[in-house]
Amino acid sequence: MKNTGDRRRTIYDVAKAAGVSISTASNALNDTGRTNAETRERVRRVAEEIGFRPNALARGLLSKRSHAIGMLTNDTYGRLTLPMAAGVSEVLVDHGVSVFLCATNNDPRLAQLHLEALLDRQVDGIIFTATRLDLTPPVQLSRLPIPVVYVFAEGPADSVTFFPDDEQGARLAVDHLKELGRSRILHITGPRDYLAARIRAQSYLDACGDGAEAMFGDWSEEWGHEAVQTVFARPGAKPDAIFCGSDEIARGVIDALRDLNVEIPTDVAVVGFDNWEVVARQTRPPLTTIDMELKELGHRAGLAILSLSKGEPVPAGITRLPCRLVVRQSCGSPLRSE
Amino acid sequence: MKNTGDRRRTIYDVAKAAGVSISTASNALNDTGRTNAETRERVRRVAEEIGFRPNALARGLLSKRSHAIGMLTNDTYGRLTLPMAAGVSEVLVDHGVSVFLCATNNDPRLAQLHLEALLDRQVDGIIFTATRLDLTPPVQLSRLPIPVVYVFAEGPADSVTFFPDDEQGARLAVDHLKELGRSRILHITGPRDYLAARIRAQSYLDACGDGAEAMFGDWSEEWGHEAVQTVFARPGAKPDAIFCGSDEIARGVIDALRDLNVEIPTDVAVVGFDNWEVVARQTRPPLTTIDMELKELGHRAGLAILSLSKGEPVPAGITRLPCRLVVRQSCGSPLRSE
DNA sequence: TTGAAAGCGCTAACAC
DNA sequence: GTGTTAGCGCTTTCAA
Repeated sequence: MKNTGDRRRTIYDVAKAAGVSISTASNALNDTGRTNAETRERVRRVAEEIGFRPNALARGLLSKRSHAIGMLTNDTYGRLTLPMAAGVSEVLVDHGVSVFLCATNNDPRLAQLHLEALLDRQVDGIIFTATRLDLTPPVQLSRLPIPVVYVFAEGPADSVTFFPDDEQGARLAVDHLKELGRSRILHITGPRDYLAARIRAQSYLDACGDGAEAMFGDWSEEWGHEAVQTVFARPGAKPDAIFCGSDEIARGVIDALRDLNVEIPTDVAVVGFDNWEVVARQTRPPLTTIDMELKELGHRAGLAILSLSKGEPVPAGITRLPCRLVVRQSCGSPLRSE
Repeated sequence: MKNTGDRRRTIYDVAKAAGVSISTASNALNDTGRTNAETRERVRRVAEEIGFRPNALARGLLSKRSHAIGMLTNDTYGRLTLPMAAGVSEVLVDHGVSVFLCATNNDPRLAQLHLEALLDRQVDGIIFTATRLDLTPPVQLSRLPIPVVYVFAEGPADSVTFFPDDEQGARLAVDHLKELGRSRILHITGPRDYLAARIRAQSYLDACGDGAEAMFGDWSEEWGHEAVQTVFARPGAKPDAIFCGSDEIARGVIDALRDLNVEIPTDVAVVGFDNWEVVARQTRPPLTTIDMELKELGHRAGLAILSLSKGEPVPAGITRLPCRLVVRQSCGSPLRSE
């Protein structure tokens, strides 16, 4: 007879139905202590039959581990945080860990509220995510009784932090363009006060050397458009490739180039950054770009917080996960003559 | 002396420090029972001082209410679910309710896993969200011991369900175009097997009557582009307005019109659907479109699940929340002569 | 191998 | 008004 819905089954029900004590039932279900194989089977079968599910609250109260973690995010649900959150959740669900999602909207009061709620719920750890480096963290995370993992955000010096490897990602883009025979590569990117923008730009400058130029602006299509107009209006040699700091910028760049009757990729090759499919697949031609492997980032962060919460050691410091080049048609084929 | 980090403070610590019993402490902190105003103040001050925070697990175990809910989503973290989730979280955090985010990736095994985890955690309710009507629900949600609210998804007949009012939204778009003097309005939208697409199309057909034409395709920019090419290549009268089923489609439409040297909005006015800012603000001209008020949808769903979990009645059935017209420049001004 | 009993941190009767 | 006590559902000594 299944649970008829009147009340949740407890371990007491299991014990009674199996004709054992509750401690035996507990041992049988959890493979703890010494239990006769036969009784164990019987208890388990009964538990299954009556639809017993252990109460996670009671368990957590006793074990002081809730098997839940919190994700505190700054981001107004952008495309960065959420593929990542999916990665976190995906890797943790198989370990019986659930994820509280807390959007702070960059509001310190909200952040504090969420943080307290998480602590009250005895979460085993917190993953903090931001889209940009905020000079004043929204909330004091450093002296918490539980581990914290940072993603896309800088924690204290000795904390566990994950970032995409912006430097390697930018190099991937530049190298790809060079292999295709491009030599006058321009970089159009986002605001200078974004760490990611600065790192990518520096990597680009290091790779391209003399004559390289990085133009900082917004993370917008409009800025990409505007930058191209500026560059093509002024005298001097024109670039034969443009490496963009985001796919949105790349989209603006591509549109502006078309307006100028510059052919892509024949005259100018374009590379983006993000692999935001809804943009990158829809440009004409489709955009070659850099994927930050957000899901993998989420996996790693999830595993890290899991280990930390078990007291296992995790290497501190910033781990930068490699980006991946996604080749579409905006750079032309490596086999072209020029 | 603050909590020195060795151990979490319990109500027992508070009681001892305040020189009262734990029940008095509990009463003082929760404003239950009769408590002398002076003792109450003292207890509270002490609690504050030693950094006491009640253990939500213990509370939940006793009260059988965890003050947590689960959000089960089908969506691979699209732009629909997440602004909504932000709305849910935003409205619930002030009521002390936290949100578990569970992405099922449309995988029944994952959905089942998440559902069981939520039940084990004694969540007070579940919000189920999907981006499209799946004929076979990923998991049996109907006979749960806790309330379920559906958003963007159809539950059983008597369930509490929220949708944006697609019919009204479409009418808003068409009416706006008509007021601007447009008479040959075309509709380009997504796949016919999306309920939302069908409803919007029907609303459009009802409003436009004879000669109205709804073209079904994908939710993609490409389809918008292609549809426009088809329409402008064939003989007969051309539309003077296009109402698109999504902003992405609208973007493709706008690009195709520009390729054809059709002026927007002078020759053809364009309206989108979604108000997905990253698209709608970046089209040239910026897109007039329909906002589904996703955050408000989240608020309402959050409040509904809150009421239900308290046993308060909530009107069953489908509630459709009004959409909002967002006017940008793709339709021209109402004051134009023609 | 199994069971009785204590207790995780808290709230709610019910005495006092 | 305040304290004592039982108990939420579970795990875990420790005796039997």
